[in-house]
Amino acid sequence: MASLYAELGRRERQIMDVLFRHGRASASEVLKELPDPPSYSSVRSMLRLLESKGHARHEWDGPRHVYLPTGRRENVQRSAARHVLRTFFNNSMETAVAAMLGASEKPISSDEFKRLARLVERARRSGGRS
Amino acid sequence: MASLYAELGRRERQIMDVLFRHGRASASEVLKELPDPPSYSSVRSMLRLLESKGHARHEWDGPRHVYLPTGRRENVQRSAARHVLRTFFNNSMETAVAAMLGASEKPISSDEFKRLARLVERARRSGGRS
DNA sequence: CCCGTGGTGCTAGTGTATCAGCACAGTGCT
DNA sequence: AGCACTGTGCTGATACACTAGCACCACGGG
Repeated sequence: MASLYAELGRRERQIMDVLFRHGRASASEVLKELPDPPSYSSVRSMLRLLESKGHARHEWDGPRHVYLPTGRRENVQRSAARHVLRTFFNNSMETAVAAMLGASEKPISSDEFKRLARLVERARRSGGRS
Repeated sequence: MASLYAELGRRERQIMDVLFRHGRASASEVLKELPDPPSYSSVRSMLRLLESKGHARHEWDGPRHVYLPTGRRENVQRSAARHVLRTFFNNSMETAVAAMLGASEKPISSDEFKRLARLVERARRSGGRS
């Protein structure tokens, strides 16, 4: 459960990424977003494999399957954050946030900044816990 | 060059993670940190493979090899941040930071908080760029 | 009705990431 | 010198991630 990702292969991980981004996605939707795209059939196989491993589940959307990640979103986010923080930023929130500021695709709205500042402030007061 | 990680296999990625965490590491150091550890020999093979693919390079530390990631640290950090932000946090800095606050291993020092707040403030003033 | 489209389950093949063995080199110690 | 230890370079085997094909089903339109 720890890292979730450590045990996945290349394609498996790419697919899980798409699932997380979308929340829920059908096989063809997943295919559209895959780099170096394989065959439609392969994608379905992978999805079924991921399901059998317990990383995804599927529901019915009308006539077709839509797949969803199994992990609770909040847990996955925390686990991902922790991993990145440890691996690339030496557990330094500061450098991590700096990198994110530089990596964000769109300029950040002033509204977002406000909430961000408030968030940090609130965390500071409560002594290091969110 | 984009994601760097998308094209790596499971073990390859695990090893690269260790390299990034440590900055530089010998084969045996890498081995120590691998989950479900393989043989020493395998690790060396993987390292050489990664080198041939251009993801790592090696130097001599006295009698032995030490491996280093090739990518410029700053670029890798940004790329990782961007990926996580997109995949798990829907490009929302706010939720990302919140998750990091909750995921940090040690409580954050008040000093760190100060620098964090200042960082955000500075970014806000300069209009969304670090 | 009959066909084209787009879905599913299953099964088998393939490539390559992953693994481990073997032979040799350098160093330190007794 | 001879041995133990810890490295390296290479090479072959294996497992499993990954791929693709086939057969069937449901639907809608001409």
